[in-house]
Amino acid sequence: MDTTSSTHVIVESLMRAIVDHRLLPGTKLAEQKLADHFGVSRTLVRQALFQLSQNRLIRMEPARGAFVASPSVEEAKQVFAVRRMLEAEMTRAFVRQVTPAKIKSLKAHLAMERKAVASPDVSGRTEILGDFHVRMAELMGNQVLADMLGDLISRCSLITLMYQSTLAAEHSTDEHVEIVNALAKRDEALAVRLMDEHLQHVEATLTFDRKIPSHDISHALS
Amino acid sequence: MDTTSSTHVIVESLMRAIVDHRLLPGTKLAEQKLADHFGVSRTLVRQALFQLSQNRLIRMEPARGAFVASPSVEEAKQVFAVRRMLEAEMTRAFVRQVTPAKIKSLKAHLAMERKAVASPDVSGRTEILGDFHVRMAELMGNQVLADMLGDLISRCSLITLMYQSTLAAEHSTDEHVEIVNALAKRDEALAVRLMDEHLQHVEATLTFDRKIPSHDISHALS
DNA sequence: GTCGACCAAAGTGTATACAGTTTTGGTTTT
DNA sequence: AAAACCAAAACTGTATACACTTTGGTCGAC
Repeated sequence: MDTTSSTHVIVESLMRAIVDHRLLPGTKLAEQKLADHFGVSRTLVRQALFQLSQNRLIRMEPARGAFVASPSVEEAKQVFAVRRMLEAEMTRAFVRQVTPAKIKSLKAHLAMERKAVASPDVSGRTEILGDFHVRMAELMGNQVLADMLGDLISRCSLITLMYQSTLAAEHSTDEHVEIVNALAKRDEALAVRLMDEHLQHVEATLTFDRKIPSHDISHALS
Repeated sequence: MDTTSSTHVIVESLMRAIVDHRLLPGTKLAEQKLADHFGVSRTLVRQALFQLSQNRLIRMEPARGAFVASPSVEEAKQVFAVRRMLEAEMTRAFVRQVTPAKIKSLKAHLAMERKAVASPDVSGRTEILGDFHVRMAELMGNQVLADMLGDLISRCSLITLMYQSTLAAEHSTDEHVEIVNALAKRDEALAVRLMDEHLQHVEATLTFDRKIPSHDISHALS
């Protein structure tokens, strides 16, 4: 991926703004305003919006424009169900091919998590916590799996930011620690169970009962 | 999804052409030629190509253009590994919530498969065989899962069409029948094992040793 | 005869123009 | 006062224009 391309810059910028909920679900993303903001033509903005719509971070309505997605409770549950399926088997497979180096790499990540959880940067924290799961996929050497989990997790981010009660991040890290311990002991059944419970806990912290106001584009992108 | 939009028509047309291997891996997809063929401007063609590149059916090289993807053996194995993970758990979950109506629906699909396998339409057959797995996901009421499997399977189609030895389709249907029987008996362990073996068989029929010529666009799109 | 420089043809990347649609705000009508 | 209507503004969808890059081939130097 060409990380210097203008389109990619716009995608990243909007994605961060959405996942950090500086742009709230339902906010309209008018092409010309974004074009002005980024100093490019509508062409590039349209490409970026198109890409984001395929990631389900925004939805596009014909002739009406693009809006930050508002995942339904139903969709949130489906996304978590898929994650549980995928990650249960991933954990199983991980135990079978675990090495000391991989455990070390995961423990390094846990150290980062501890730092992130201690800091006040909410969106950075959410990102790091999600990366734990992507890191596992990468350590298995399966980039397809890692990409797919990355997609699911970015959808989860939007969902958790819509619905998550603000506590519970420390809890996640604690559970990650337990999972890594089980992996290190090569206790397949335990690791799988812990992972499944972990994802159920994350899902359970969602409240599913708020409603959210819309927002101004220029201000949100600072 | 707006199935009447011009872009979507182009995406569908190219996707079929690629999955049916009328457009072979490596073929260059020049924007102006496609625009002329479909009678639209390059704008819409570019949108379609972008979308296909996100599905990994084509790859885009900066300033060089779009080419039909040539999935590597490595990538093929990763895609199948993810499918095995996802579908193992999906099968497990399916057994737990199976109903006579769902079994009936799957059996109806098997009837279609028998017809398709008997016919000489290779690409239609491949599509129907893949749909068996998507149908299972849909019957579980999880659209996210169904979409994700659909994506994986379209990538598999490209891979199998690159690498698959031509027999083995009847074998797939037979295995689908066995899987449905296990589901009907609610034999979780058996169903999961059969599904896993089935996917391993499909993967095993890939030969991984051919090379393939390129082709002319206009002719391939007939 | 081969290698490298140069030039034209083709192709991609981005901006702009224009047509058709939706939204908005005020005016009229009930 | 509320609802219906209509015109202007704003916006999206598509086509076109233009600059820059790659490609393929020719010509000249060695």
